[in-house]
Amino acid sequence: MARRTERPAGPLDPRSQQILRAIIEEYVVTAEPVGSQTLVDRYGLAVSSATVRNVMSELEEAGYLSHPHTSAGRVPTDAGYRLYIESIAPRMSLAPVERLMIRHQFGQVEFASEQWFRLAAATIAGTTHAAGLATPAKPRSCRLRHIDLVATSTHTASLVVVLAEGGVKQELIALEEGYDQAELDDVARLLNEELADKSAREIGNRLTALALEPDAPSFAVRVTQRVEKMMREFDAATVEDVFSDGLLNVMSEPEFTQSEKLRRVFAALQNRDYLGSLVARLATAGDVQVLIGAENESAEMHDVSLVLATYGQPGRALGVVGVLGPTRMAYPHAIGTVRFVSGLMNELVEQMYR
Amino acid sequence: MARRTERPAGPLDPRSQQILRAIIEEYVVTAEPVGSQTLVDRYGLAVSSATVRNVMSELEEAGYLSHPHTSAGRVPTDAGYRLYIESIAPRMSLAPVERLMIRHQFGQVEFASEQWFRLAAATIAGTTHAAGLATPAKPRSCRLRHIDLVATSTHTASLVVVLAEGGVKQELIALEEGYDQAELDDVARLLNEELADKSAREIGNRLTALALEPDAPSFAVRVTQRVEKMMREFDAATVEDVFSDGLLNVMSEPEFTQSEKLRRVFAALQNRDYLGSLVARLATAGDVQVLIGAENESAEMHDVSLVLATYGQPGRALGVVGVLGPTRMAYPHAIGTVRFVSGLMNELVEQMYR
DNA sequence: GTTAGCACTCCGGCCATGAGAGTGCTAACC
DNA sequence: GGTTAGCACTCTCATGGCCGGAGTGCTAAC
Repeated sequence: MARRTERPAGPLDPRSQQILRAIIEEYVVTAEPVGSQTLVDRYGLAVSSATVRNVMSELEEAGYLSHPHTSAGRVPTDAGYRLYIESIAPRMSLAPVERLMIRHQFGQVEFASEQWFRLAAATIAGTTHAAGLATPAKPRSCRLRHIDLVATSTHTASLVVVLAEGGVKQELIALEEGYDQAELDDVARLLNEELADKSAREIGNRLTALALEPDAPSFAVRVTQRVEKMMREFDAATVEDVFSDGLLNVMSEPEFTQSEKLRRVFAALQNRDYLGSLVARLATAGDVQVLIGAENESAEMHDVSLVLATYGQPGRALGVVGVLGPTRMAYPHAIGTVRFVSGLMNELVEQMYR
Repeated sequence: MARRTERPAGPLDPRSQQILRAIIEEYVVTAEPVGSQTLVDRYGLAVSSATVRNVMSELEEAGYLSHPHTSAGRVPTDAGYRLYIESIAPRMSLAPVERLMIRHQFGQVEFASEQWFRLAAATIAGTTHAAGLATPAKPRSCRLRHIDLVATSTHTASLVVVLAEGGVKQELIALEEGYDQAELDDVARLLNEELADKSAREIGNRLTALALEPDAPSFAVRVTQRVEKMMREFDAATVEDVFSDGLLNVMSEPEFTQSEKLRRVFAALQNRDYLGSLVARLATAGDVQVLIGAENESAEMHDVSLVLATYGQPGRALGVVGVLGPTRMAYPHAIGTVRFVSGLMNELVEQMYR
């Protein structure tokens, strides 16, 4: 994804790259503007601080660095991070110890789908010290396998919808006429025969057909409507649920210790549609995607970065795992982690849908 | 629940009560220590500031107020809030407008159980400007209604467990020997005949019996084990899930703008056991319960207060709704809100289980 | 018992100060 | 021409003194 940088700016010479890299890596650790002297001292550069200063001011000119104020050190811009990730950063794969630890954690957990996503989010949060995100792999469209109606009182029943893809949904439904469980069973049996293995659209068609038969039993029609609605909504959502962990890690980063900004970020995350639209965009991209600060479309996200990857197969079921952190983030490590975890999730999904 | 205050301290004379009340109500609004002059000015006391000072120092002596430093105003202690709630505060019932608004919101939402709890938490958060909590009403024990096995790949199936109480659980289960869907249907049918309407304990008994029959089909046994485990865990938990909303409201209170304390509070809330143990204790109490600061047993909660109420019937299904906020909280309003919402939830549960 | 008066205390804002960090420029150097 | 030493300049941040204000606690008078 070719992002626009401040200016076209031809490729950087190796020394400038080295310095930019050093600045970013220093800044990621200290969260303080980086000065020329520090750089020379700690990164074994073969030039003097004065030269570094010259290079820095070129880099600033080119839009990769900025200056909180005169006589402060340099800070990377979004464009600086972008360049770093794209052509300077070491291509990091996760350290074997970390791989092992993560695999181990995944081995511990029950073979139960929801837990995976909680775990994925928690693992990512733990290894990156930022927030971890994970969404379940959602099949692109669903078919009905089976419904069940369970009376919970004289006036309500629980409507359970089991999908052929293995998912399950539950809602309550009102009973006007005091159906008893036996009658509910009859209705369920009838509908299961009619609707099994049908898609939301097919059930919708059936409903329009039914509308022409005025003497169809009204309760069965109502149940069918509800089922159709539940399935339609399931199909429409690109993201079924968002698990997140370690939002507090981000909260305690120095740039966020007391800011309203983060509130908005949290609020945006609650909204499934936001991640949903991202998933849609990511679906086509192959590898890990990084969205830095203002590269994010929604304004709430301008102060944070996202490192995301999808897992699953585009045609079938698709989910996302990722990291949310300050723009000042250890990108190589985050990218390595996300790549590894998404690979792991891929394996799991493959097992599940093969 | 008779909480211990700093000292036995006989009942306060009306004037002292009036002053304590004024201090608390002023402090709740301003979050600043309250001085004697302010009190006289704003609360129309018929005495001079000097007299107020005398009373204040008595109240401090009695443990109801404290002093950040000499020459600062007074701040209520936990004991002060406790006394206020117990015998001074106006018995607040929610304003009709607010009742209406809340009822309206509940009217909007689909007849779907999970949404209720999200809504309850959100509503409480919205009206109190603190964090809202809600847990689903969990039946004390469950019986199996029905299981369903859906193949999702050649090696995995989704095991769906529908409970007679209307709930539903889903997990994945591994298939070693390449069962196909027809075979899964057979297993499900068999088990449904055997296990329908049984409790976790009864299924457990059946399992120990099965252990003596070495030639029972192993997959069916494995499914039974999983079902038993799922049901047992369901029974063991007092709280199934915790919905919370508006934690960020609390975060932006002046006493928490940048504190580690809140992180710990959040972490404690994630832990279902914590609220679970509270529910168990609350189950016996009738009305709204208030836990102020250090009255909370766990140390993380020493800086916040909880206003909680259960809903549902102790014998059947029980849930909690509540407010979490700073100890400096508008208790009467919070109590009114929680009382009203828990009443509302009671109605809903009654509809559901009558 | 209440109140006016007053000394005292402590906080918080304000300002000046100085150290420190870091830049940007210039002139010398290789 | 690129690199470097040197130096003036700028800006931040921590420090300390100062002062005003808020509020108390005490005493003496009402």
